[in-house]
Amino acid sequence: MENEVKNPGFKTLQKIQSEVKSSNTIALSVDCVIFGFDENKLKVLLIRSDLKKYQGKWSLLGDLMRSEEDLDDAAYRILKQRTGLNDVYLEQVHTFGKINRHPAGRVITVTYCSLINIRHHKLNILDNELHWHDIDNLADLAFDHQEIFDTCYTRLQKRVQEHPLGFNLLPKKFSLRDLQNLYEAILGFKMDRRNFRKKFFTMDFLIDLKEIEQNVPHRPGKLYEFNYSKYEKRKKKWAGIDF
Amino acid sequence: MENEVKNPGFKTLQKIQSEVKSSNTIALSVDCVIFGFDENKLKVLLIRSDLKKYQGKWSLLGDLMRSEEDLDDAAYRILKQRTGLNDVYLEQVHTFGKINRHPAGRVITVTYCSLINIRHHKLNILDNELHWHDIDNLADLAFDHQEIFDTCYTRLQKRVQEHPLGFNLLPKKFSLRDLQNLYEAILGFKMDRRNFRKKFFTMDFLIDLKEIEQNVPHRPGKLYEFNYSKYEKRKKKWAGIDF
DNA sequence: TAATAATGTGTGTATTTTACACATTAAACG
DNA sequence: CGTTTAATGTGTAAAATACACACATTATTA
Repeated sequence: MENEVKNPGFKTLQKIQSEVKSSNTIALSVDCVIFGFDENKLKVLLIRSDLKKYQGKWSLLGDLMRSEEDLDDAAYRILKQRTGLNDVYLEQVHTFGKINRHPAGRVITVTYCSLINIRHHKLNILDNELHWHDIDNLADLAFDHQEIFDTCYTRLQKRVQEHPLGFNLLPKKFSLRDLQNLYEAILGFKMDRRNFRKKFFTMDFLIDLKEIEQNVPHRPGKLYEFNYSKYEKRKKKWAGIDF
Repeated sequence: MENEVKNPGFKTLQKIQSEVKSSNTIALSVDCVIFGFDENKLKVLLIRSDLKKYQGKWSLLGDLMRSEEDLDDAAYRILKQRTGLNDVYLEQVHTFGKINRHPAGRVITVTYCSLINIRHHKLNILDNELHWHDIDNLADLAFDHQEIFDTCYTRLQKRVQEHPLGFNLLPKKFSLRDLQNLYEAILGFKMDRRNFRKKFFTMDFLIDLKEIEQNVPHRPGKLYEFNYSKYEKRKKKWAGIDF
């Protein structure tokens, strides 16, 4: 199989089938939904399905787990194998386990998601198998990957409203317009510019750099930096996941 | 094994070990964290561990999954087998997969949780193996079950603040004091009585029954009923899980 | 130098949250 | 039978937050 040669770490359909059907057990996989932000658009990283039956379809980044690794470690390994990404925080979202969800046999998949700045991370792209898709323009995905995507996207939108994430997603220096574009892309609706600014100023996580944008075709905006130390202190008050 | 005889559906330690270690695969289990409310206290349903090594310790309700059932179905089956409960809504919470989390071998567990009124459900108690424990008084649990419990408890507290659940937990007719006791037991802190009432009245899910409590050693409170139809209509606005 | 298209700032209103005080009712008790 | 007790039931004001909206400012560009 061509994939086998190029990506020796990956399991092919045959491998999955033999592994799954030989015993009466259940195979476990991990799928990663990597959201990316670039040019004011929210995207998701997909890979061309290596299963013949799903030729031409796109899939999430996934592979079978190994029995000698922690579940979370498996997620990071698989992401790294598939994309070269290794400095990305992954959050577990949900486990999908319908009987016939995978054509190769009984495979239950634990899904993780993340959100990164596309330009900050170098992908290890093999033969254009990897591609950033606009999230509002997803062609049909393989298996139940649309459902998985939807679940992760909903989770992402919720997280964004609870935590002021989204700072690693912008360049170090950013304008408030940049920040608002980010939030609007993720949440999918427009917000009032004035109230948006007020909200973030009162949160007090922004450092005014006393600089302005360069080379914009209009009045340049002020540039800000994220105040990580203040955020870290405040964070403890928000119980739970820190994305 | 005595458990084998009494509960033929359950897997014993030996079974798990043989199943897990024979192949190089990973076994999958489901654990259920069933919260119960009774006498104004929040409790959790535990079972005596059937593993010798963990003798005397208490465990969550769990068992191995079967390969011919949906993941969600497995959760309901296992809950039913262990407790007799079959009309309980289960919500998936998290999947735990550290390598050494289970003494019998490589077992990854998908956890579900629920919240029920203890008096509304009849448990199928075998030899006192099942027991409702006060949540603030948990002795040491087997394996990583304390961590699992903590995760589910945090999730429950979050859900309670987002959705007006907790109505199936009270008798059909209840006083506002009953309702507040429920919320305080789950959230773990006291609330202002007047503001609590205001909050629920403006939510508009309560039907004033024009009745009062009987046999209370003080001024009786009014009794209310939950307005399910209004709740159902409103519910659509709250995306997601309905517990 | 005027038109354009952004940014930057402020104000008022409505809504929600929080804090807090007093009258009312039934039971318990002398 | 009246008084005490310990709850319930109700209202009001301040504070914080969300929402709607208007105008001056600054580079660009035409």
